[in-house]
Amino acid sequence: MPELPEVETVRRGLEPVMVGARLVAVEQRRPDLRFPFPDAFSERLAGRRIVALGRRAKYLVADLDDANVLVMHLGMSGSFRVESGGSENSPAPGAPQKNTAHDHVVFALSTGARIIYNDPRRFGFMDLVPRDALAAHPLFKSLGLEPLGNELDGAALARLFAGRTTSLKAALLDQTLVAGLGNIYVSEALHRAGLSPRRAAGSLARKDGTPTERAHRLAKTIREVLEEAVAAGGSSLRDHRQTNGALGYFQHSFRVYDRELGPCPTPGCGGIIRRITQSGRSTFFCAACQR
DNA sequence: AGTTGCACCTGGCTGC
DNA sequence: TGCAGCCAGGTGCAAC
Repeated sequence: MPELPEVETVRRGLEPVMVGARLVAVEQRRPDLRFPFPDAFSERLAGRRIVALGRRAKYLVADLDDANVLVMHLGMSGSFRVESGGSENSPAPGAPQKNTAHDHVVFALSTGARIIYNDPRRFGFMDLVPRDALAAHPLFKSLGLEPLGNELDGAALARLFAGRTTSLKAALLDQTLVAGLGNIYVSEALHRAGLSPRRAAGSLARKDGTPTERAHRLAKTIREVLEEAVAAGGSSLRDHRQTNGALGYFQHSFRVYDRELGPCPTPGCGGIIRRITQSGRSTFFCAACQR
């Protein structure tokens, strides 16, 4: 399900529920997701207060009051839902009926709320690490630029992509370069920038490593599409929802993703959206206006 | 070192 | 209705 905008939407949904609350009990219903849970996972969490809930790339990072952090990744199909313990126990309009078949972790909070992690495909995972060891964590140490941070601009893209023969599509999916884009938003950002997903990533840098006009354009559209998607509450395809059950609505703003054979939305273009496969994943683009 | 393809897992949809 | 085949928002890892 989740690329950066969906993870950020989840973070914003969980933050007011989790931060300041204490974990009364954590029920871990299976030994592993994509990876085994850390030893004594539930026991180490029980009694801890959640001090902050942050995000790095597609990871959620919950700061605990014992100087550890709970790291959570949603994989392809992970989601959280909140069951309020308060008197007004009403889910958002349109909230889905509960599918509890793949509820793997249940966090019971001191406020009475429960947060349930559901993940049919189990590509997600959780880990518990000392906060000061997070940057050196195997899954964090090689993460690339945070695309909504200040570091991402044309110069940074050119520096990262210089000399690379791989496609722009593959380079943008590489989390060690820019961390947070996934299959949807790469297609969307490239279309907005008018760049072919098949173009060599290295072509965004001049010989001396300085950024081309295209590099500046791409940096701008990456930021734009992610910001717009976050503002829309992410995209709801298949089962992804916000933590209160509400649907995100950015999928209605997709210009190319999942729009094979549809008209190119670029004014005056007249092209047709095509679907191709790159590194085993679908890419959607318009060959007429994306060069 | 950079690049590519496979593997992990379940469920939903399509077409026979 | 049943079932095989394909596809899905991610990413670690082996192999070239």
